[in-house]
Amino acid sequence: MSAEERRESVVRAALIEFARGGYHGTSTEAIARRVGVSQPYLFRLFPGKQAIFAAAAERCVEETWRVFDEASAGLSGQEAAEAMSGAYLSLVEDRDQLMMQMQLYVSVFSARAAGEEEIGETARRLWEGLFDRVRIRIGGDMADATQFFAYGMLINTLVALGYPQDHRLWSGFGEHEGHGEHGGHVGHSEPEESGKAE
Amino acid sequence: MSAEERRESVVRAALIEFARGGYHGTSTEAIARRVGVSQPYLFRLFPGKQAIFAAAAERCVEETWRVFDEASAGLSGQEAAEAMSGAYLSLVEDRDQLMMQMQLYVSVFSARAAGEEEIGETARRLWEGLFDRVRIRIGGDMADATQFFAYGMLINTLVALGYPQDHRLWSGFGEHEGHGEHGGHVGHSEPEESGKAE
DNA sequence: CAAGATAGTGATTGGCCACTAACTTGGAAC
DNA sequence: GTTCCAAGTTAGTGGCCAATCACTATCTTG
Repeated sequence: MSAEERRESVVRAALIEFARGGYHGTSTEAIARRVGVSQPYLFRLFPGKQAIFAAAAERCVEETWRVFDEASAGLSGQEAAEAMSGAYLSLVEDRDQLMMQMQLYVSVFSARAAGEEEIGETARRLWEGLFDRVRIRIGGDMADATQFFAYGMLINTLVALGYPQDHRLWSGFGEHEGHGEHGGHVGHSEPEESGKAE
Repeated sequence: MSAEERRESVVRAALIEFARGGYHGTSTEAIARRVGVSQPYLFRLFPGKQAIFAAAAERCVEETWRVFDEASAGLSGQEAAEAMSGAYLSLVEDRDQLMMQMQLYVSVFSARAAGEEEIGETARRLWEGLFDRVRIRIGGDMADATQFFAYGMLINTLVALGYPQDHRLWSGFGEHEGHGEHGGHVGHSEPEESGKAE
């Protein structure tokens, strides 16, 4: 297998491992095992662990855009937003994609706290790239795009916390008055009674 | 200083350190240094690192509710939601609070991937407690509470990524048609032109 | 003051981990 | 069939880190 092909398989394996363990919680040994090569060989293909993480992060965001793009091909405005919402919800099944995103965000903060700015610059470039492409696709409005991503981040959180999709916490994603951005009617959305605890 | 007082200061220090480094990226040595005690002494006060993390997580969520509760005392419905939105945005200044939340969420996923369920159960209990208290406060509607938390999670993400509050990405938090939940008009919110890139 | 409890430290250890260096193997070119 | 190179391995190193153990010092109480 050529070095380039190996690098590709390393990125795929790294995405899964980093998604599950986070940067510090993932050993290069674990990545190598998943790829099926020896651990030191990773350092021939990449200059270090950080570079592998950055590559996995970039791949993750690109992949997310690919999913959005395919789902909303030929659509725009409200229709595109709904199509992309549905597509994002289908990613919930494949949690690694979603969790790699979150791992990237917290890693940026940790790296910055430790004095490293590189990964942060990469992450912001990726985030803005995705944000603007989505924004254009759904009509260009800043507030609409912000809402879209807000629900996306909540989805990430619920997945991280391990809530199954039929849990009551997923029931609040229904259409919301005039402009139901997200939703795709997740789980059962029976109306909620309003005073139950506290 | 009594053991109980020490435990309290350990929790405060741990919250800061874990917020910045994540679970695996924070050494007990760093926590002990911040507290001003020797590292082995932490293991007299807590059974292990995990217990310190759990205590910090619990403290973090409780503190968040305290902020919400104070900000919205005596209010309800839309007014309470706006008050709490504003309060949350003030937390952006004190990033450790916000980041400890995210570190908790990703740690739950990582722990679960490693076969540990305990922290996940704790985290879900904390999340649902906060969610429901907020929900009741703003009127009990599930969709409204979901929207509130969705914007909250996006705020966490933007903070993690290191965007200053006057960055254009914060401009989408304005009032959104009929029921402007979140917002508190962050930064400058000039209208956005709609076709600029891609 | 004797005696126990409580707060706290220094030294250590066993294990993991990122990364390096030196070696091996298989195929293509001539 | 030898040379060469790219793919890949085995062995090893220095550093860090959670947790343990044995110990000291300072109160408290009768």
